[in-house]
Amino acid sequence: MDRKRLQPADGRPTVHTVAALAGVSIASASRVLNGLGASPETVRKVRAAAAEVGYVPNAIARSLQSQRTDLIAFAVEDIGNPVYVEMMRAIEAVVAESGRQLVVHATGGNVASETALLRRLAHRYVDGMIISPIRVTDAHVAAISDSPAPVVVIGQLPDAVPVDNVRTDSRTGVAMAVEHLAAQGRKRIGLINGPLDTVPGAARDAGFRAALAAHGMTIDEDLIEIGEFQYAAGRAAAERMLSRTVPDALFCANDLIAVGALHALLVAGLRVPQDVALVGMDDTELGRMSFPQISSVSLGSAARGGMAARLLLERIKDPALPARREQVAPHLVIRASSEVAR
Amino acid sequence: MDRKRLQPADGRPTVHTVAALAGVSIASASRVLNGLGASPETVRKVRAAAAEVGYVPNAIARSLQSQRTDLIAFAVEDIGNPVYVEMMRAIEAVVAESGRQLVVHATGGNVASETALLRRLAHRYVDGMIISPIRVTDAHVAAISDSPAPVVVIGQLPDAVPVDNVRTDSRTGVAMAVEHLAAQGRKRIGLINGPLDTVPGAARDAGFRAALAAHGMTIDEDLIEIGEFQYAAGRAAAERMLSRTVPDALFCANDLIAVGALHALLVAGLRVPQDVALVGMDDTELGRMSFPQISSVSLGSAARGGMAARLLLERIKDPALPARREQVAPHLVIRASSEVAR
DNA sequence: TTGTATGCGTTATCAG
DNA sequence: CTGATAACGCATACAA
Repeated sequence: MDRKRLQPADGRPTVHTVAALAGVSIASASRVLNGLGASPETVRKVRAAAAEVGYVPNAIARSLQSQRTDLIAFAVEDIGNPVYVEMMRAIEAVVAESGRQLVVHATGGNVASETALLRRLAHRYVDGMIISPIRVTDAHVAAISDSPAPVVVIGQLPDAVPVDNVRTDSRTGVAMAVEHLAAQGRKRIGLINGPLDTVPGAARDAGFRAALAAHGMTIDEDLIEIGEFQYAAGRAAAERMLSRTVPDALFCANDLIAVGALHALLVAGLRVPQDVALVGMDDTELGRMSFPQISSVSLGSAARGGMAARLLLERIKDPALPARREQVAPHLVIRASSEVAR
Repeated sequence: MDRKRLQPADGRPTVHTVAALAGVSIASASRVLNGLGASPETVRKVRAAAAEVGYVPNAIARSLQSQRTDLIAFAVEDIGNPVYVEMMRAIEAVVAESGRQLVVHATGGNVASETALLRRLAHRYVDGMIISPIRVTDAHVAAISDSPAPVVVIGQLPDAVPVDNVRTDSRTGVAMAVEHLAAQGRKRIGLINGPLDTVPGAARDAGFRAALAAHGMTIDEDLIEIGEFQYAAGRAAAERMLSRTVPDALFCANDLIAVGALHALLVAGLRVPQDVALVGMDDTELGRMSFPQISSVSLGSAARGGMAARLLLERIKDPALPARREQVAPHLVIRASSEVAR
């Protein structure tokens, strides 16, 4: 009569094992194990039995029953970009506080991988997901909208998409950088950007041109370079620009690019900031680890991460909530790379 | 008589929904959905029904049945350390190749968090875990040994512990760095290390002292500093050393420390490598992003990560395998920070 | 080929 | 307070 086997195939104890050993029903065993009411004697017996066999609850089975996993996912394309590390830390803090665990998925930035992840999300493996896509394709929007589990997007999203969303205003951020450089008397301000078909790339390009115009400067296409949002690409882009012309200031679309550009400038024998002032974006630890330390426009990555996590937890608690749209204001952090000491 | 409800509480379709709509049994539906044999007509009907209701299998339920999740975990203390990023990329490649997914857990480096994670592992949420603990306490060893799911450790582990393990020989690595610096004619070689109660910290300390002795140099405690394995700590440690004495070469226990030390050296007006040659450890992209680029002892992080992932997959396939112990040899990568151009 | 019935390990319901 | 039993959603042995 061992319809309920006491020892499963892999030999690990289950509630049945514990209940049998304690001489009670599985219901009683389960109650004790979950800290619900039971007579002192029952509690004692079950506790002892559980300890004896080293019982550990099976989270899969529990999840099947409770319809939740207490797992939150953060999907990020490039785990090597320190800006995501900062977001992750902020998210982790909020998630851990709620008694859940954070799992990080590296997508490598390709759309297929990201949509596969969203599908996985549909499989109910996590209770919700925070995603910060660099490109937003129709496939993304469709996958996110259709997702049966809550998704919060960090970054720009078409207004019509009814999804919780935390954004910043990078155009204003770019304007701050240009304003600062112009105030330092810089006249020939260059831009090293990421791909224009990405959301941040497009925003920075537009912001840069608008900011220059606002200061009565004309756009010199020789002072604009485009590459990837990476160190090596930033360095190569700066080298290309320097082979044509030398700016007196450089705004880079993120800190990785800025560090690459710094390298190119120093190799070229230029002094930073005396010859060329440099400003990056994202205000990551990478910029603080450079020499000279790099001025950078903070887009509040930690704040956005924490906010996204809170939005997600709220939505998990109440799925009926209307889609919310939060905004984090940028601010400029001035360091040695853009300000000549007097 | 809807004992098997066609529409679960949350409205998402299940096999029952699909089967009912297709007019077949749930067994047939399940078979078609899993690509097993069925008559063309059945296949057609089930496929159509599944598409119509947008059926997505519930991975939790599937896992409860199959006793596996196809998830692999990588536990790491400091996601901000680029050496772990490199490991992660290598692990991810192998894991994805096997059709599984990688999840990353940030432990913050504290023992409680790591053992909690191992407990979670016991809960069967992932099929296996790769962990690279910086400190190895008895609690770790116990938790790892007791783990019912496969664990592979990247890093040193007591020989007696029967756990798959990928290690490197950092003592030899340190010796390579010292050898290189000595060959450059450096006489006063300093060490900036991490905590001595960590596995890597202890190994580097021992290796450094042995290497110096091997070159007939005496140990000058003024030339040894200890901090955390972090940028800020490395910078502070270097400043402390410089306030006492100036070495003509500096070996740093990892690249984060090395970059911090570089900062301190440059601020002090010292030239690298002319005045002070600098060598780091781990050979991360951080060292390549510095100016000058930092020479570094590679401990084969990518190789170790990939190897660990393969070991884990093999063990999942065959749990009866004896514990294996793989070794990756270190090698020195010389860059501008330690070699004066002629 | 197809359907019925059972189990995966847990929690929850509902009598007793 | 306790125990039998039904879900949770899926896969599969076995019978038809």
